[in-house]
Amino acid sequence: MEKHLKSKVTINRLCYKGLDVFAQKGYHNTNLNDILRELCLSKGAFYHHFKSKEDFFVYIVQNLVAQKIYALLVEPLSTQEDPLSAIMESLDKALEPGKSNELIYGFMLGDFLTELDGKQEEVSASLKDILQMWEVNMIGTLKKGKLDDHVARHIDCEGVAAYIISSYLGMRTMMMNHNPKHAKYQYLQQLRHYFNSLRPAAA
Amino acid sequence: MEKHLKSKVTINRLCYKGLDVFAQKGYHNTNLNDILRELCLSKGAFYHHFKSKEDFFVYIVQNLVAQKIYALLVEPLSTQEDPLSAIMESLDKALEPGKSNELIYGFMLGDFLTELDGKQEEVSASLKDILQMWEVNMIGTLKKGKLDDHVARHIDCEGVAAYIISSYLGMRTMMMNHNPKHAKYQYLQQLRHYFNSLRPAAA
DNA sequence: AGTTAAACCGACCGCCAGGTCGGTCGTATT
DNA sequence: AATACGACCGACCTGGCGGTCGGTTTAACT
Repeated sequence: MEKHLKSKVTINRLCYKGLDVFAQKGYHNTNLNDILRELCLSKGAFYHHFKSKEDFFVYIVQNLVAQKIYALLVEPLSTQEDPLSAIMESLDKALEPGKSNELIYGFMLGDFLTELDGKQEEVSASLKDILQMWEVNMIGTLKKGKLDDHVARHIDCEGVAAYIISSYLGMRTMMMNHNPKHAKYQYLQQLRHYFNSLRPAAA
Repeated sequence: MEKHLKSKVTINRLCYKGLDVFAQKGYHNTNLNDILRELCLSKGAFYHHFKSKEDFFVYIVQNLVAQKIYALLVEPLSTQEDPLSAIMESLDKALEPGKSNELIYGFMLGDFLTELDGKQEEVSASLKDILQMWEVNMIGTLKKGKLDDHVARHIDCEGVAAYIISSYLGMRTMMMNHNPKHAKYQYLQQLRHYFNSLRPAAA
């Protein structure tokens, strides 16, 4: 195999496994040795590609997580006329319990923020960036929805976006205590109620 | 000072400081030495009262956190006729940014669940217990509200409770990125919209 | 074939934080 | 006064994990 290709393969293997383990065990509970053993790689291999554990984590967040969030939760916002439907649909898809990995991207955002706050500035900054990207886009979509009369004029788009994101982040935490499929159904159902209160009164 | 009294004082000092630091830095980022230095206590003092760091944390959760959650978020549920008003008021008070500590109890519940999942079974179990206590009580209150026509008949009380708690947990995470006072206002505002959609249609 | 530099190996280092333990001090009991 | 015991001290131990580094393999180029 070509060298630079092999390199990319190794980096990819490290990142996907890393994402998996980080999401399961949290940042501090994760140790590199476990990851490396599972991949049959050595310390040397790791430190050849990444300069530290923190660097590794940031790389994963800025690439895998950011991309996934964008693809699942940001980009779909502008595919429909009605922003509320678009949001609903994107959340529905994002919560699809298909591949185990996908379930994870929500967690990373919320839960690591506390674990990493204070120390590891750079790391939590990269997580906050993603959240903010999502939020800003959602606000924009909602504002546009106002103009098209899909959203009531009097509502506070910033507040709505923050609220939706909050409920999404918190919901993923709650899902650990309940049946995921049922929790998803419940969540979307309530979100639907909430959304109804944001629509313009039927003319 | 009497001996057993002095003992209690020391334990109390440890716990309150511990709660403070754990909430700020997370479980793994917190080291006992820092806590002990700030309190001018020794390793020996600590291990005389607690058998391990984990034991210490569980003790804090089961005492301080559980009590606070109960006093702030569970007990107030049954003080009013209308459950939705009661919930709203309890959340309002719980989010009061008065003492810095109070802001914290929300975090502990949600964010540590991920950090501690997998390992530290006992710890996360104690956190889950508290969440469940809250949830069960809220469901009960909502069901009672149905009978008194404060809540629409068709709504799913379990779903509503899970949704409210989710949004609360997620909201505390979001508060780290925004102005807390403003975030609180936004949050309660949106919750009010949501609650309106749960009330019986005006007869 | 010879050379170069990448990808990779794995033994080793050093720090740090949880936990131990023998000892001291102060208070209660006789 | 003597004894006992609980509260506390702090030097020390220890294991785990992030990180290092000299060496080895292997692909690419001449």
